[in-house]
Amino acid sequence: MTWRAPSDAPIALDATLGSGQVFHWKKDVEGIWHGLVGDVPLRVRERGGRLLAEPGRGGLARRYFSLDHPLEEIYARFPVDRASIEALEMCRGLRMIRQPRWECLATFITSSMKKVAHIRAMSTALRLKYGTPVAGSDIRAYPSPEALAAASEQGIRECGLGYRSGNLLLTARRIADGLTDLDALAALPTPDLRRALEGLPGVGVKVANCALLFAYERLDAVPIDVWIRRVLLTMRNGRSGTPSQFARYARLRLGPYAGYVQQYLFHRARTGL
DNA sequence: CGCCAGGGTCTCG
DNA sequence: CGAGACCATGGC
Repeated sequence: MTWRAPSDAPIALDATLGSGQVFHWKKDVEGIWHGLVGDVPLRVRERGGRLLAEPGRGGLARRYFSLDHPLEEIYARFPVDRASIEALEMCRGLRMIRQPRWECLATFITSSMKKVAHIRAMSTALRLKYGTPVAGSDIRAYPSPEALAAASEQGIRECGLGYRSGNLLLTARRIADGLTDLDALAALPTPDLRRALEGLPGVGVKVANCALLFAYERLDAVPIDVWIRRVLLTMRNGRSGTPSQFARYARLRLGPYAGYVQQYLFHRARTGL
């Protein structure tokens, strides 16, 4: 099997798949990453700072890993404070992943007050219990809104979701019933899209920003979790404030690709130093 | 045992 | 709008 590079664009694959954007990819002993894009199995690896994909999957991989994003232009707009510079040096090549919209929104509804390892465990349990098998992969597809809408809250709770179970169920029902169309929302300008997302159960400011950044290509959206809040607190020399003040500070300070900067800062903060 | 985790919602000023 | 209480779970 000859693997091909779908693009000459550089990528840091381990950082990209290990930075808390997606929670279902696994790296084997040979360094090959196994995952799914929706219900399509994909295997990729990195060589010489470039992405290699299986034959016939180049286009899918190029889009999923956003190899079209202009990293050099993004880096030219990076802030020049100490934390951002160190994050860029540590994470150079990290790319935002273009995620399926429901899968992204649902996993971040389950993410509140949970560690990354727990989010992965809940995602795995939900896929096992409610997802459909995928030929050629040992990972099941993320359960559809319809599959979860047909489940019981207790059944979902048994996947370890705790109080998040009700919110996931309610939002799944709203989408399965056709009251909200996540794909149609993509046509909206960001402020309207944000409002629509925040109207869904379990979706507040932070989760909406995750969906905006990871599933709607709004690269200026900045999810502010406890890690990023600490980073911003240091940038502000310890000066605290309200959530809206931190959001405003991040928007002004992190620039036009604030979402990208945020992801680099998050990965640096979480993986040490 | 206490503490923390990619928070949201509701209530009360 | 802002602050506080409450909401489950699991690892350390």
